[in-house]
Amino acid sequence: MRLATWNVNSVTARLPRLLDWLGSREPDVLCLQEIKVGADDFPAAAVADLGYDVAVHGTGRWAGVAILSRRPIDDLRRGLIDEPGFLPDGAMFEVHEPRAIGATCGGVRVWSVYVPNGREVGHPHYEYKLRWLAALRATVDAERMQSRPLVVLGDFNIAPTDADVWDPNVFVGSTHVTEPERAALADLRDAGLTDVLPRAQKYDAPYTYWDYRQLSFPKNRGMRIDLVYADATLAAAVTDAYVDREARKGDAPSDHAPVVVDVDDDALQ
DNA sequence: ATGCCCGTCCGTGACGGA
Repeated sequence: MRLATWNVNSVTARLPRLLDWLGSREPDVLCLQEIKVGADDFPAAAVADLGYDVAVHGTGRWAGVAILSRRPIDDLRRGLIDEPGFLPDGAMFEVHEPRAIGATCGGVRVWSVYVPNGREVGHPHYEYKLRWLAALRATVDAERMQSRPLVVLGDFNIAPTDADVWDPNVFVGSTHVTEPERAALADLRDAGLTDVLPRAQKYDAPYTYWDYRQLSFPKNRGMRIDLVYADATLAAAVTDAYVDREARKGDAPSDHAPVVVDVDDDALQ
């Protein structure tokens, strides 16, 4: 079974590349983030032509997550358990953003997550990020009681260690590398999940994101923020994991590359 | 070469992204 996660930065803008990628890599399950469309505008027919069923949690302009699966999708859940909302500047009510969707695909419990960015340390969005991560931990705890194997894939917007950013000095005082954010990842590992580390390819560090600006990709000024957190059953069944850097090349790429994880089905039984 | 931000919106700049 091949699992993958990809922040596509608009499924509309990325559709030709997405379809090419599905055709060539043929994942069984693909978690998408930042689809930036509502469910009605998701190109479900186009991916159905390639054999994929789709579950969408999206509201339009911002964020949005989805799961594409060639295996049957069951027990769909949109949003986390006790999910916090965010109060935008000047708004009167909290907004529940579409950032998490869970489904059982061919017997594997899969979550596609897009963790809030945080913007700046101390910003309300940063506090929201930490609350959201606590709700993710609680959701994982609740689901592990009844569903395994279980795996959370997505854009976590956290670099787990200093080795996961191209220059730690550049990120001092920034979001994505702070102790509370990394502690939230440690919490997920305490909950029984393992960070499935992609193997190194061209470079030692398997980055998944490179800014569009300033030749970041050719210079490999990247970050590893797209993660695969697997429970013990699934982690033990992993036969390969890598970042598909090819998908970051050429015309009109996302600023993120997909992470691909191959799993031995027999080891899941 | 992988090449010097991109995507969205009743929108032509502001905002979010990380």
